Amino acid sequence: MIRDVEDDGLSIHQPAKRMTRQKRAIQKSVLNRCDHPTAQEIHRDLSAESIGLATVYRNLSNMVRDGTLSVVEHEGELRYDCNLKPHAHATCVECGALWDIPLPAAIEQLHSSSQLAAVERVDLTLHGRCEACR
Amino acid sequence: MIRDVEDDGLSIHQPAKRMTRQKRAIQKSVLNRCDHPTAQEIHRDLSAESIGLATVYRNLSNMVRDGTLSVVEHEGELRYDCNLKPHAHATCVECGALWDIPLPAAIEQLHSSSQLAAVERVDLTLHGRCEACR
DNA sequence: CTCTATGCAAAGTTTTTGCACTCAA
DNA sequence: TTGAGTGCAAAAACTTTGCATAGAG
Repeated sequence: MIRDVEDDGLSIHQPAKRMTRQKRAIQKSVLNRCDHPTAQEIHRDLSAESIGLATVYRNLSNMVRDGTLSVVEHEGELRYDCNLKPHAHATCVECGALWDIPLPAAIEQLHSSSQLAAVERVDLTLHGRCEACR
Repeated sequence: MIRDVEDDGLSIHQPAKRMTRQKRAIQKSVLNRCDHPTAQEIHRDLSAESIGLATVYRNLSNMVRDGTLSVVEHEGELRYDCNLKPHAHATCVECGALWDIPLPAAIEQLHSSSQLAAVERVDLTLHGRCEACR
């Protein structure tokens, strides 16, 4: 069955959404973490709930598609980030830690030299050694 | 057999390097392209030379380790880039094209708020739609 | 002649997908 | 009741690795 999305007037149609035990647990887990977990880490975190790994992957992908969650590509893995505001990342090359840092307005200057018609997203990661590892 | 690296006085030891037909072909191929090929694309490019895929992966990794080549992680793939100077990237979300753009000095401002003891590398990619795809 | 580099195939990782079944609405 | 969501296992996609052998120095 296809129906209108309830909270907008546009003619965008999509399948109705159902809330499940699994979806609730995954959302709660990922939205409560301030680190940048992978799908596998979320799955491990929920090991007591017996949820299939594919279900975790599917739900996280859906959240990204719906704009509820953002993703970062880091060392060949997809890491999820509940910070939806524009921001940059910093990572320690020694211990692998990854955290959010502010994204300066100076980035706007780049847009003109990018040869892109419009910039939709900025991915910025600083690599170095953190204080603890130095 | 272990010997000193010839052009430095430090006590860094490493295996002697040998030049091979395969290595020569791979280096020539990757250093002559201004796009950002994957290992598989380089391998395809050299299909006439009958070089094993693992050899291509190994040689490209070695070049990165030796500082002869740089890598970018893009959409879950490793893409090689013969531009060794600091620079940023722009990519089209429609056609997937990826190209180099200048990295402004303004990025330096970020270092202070990064919580890193020292910034070794900056990864910056702008995502948008290119002129051709708009 | 020695030992690095290669070829091939197998294995490893992360993520996606097909299909029958479950259960939310 | 019904089809969106799930579980499981297989597949896919990219990269690495083990081991016997070729060939550069």
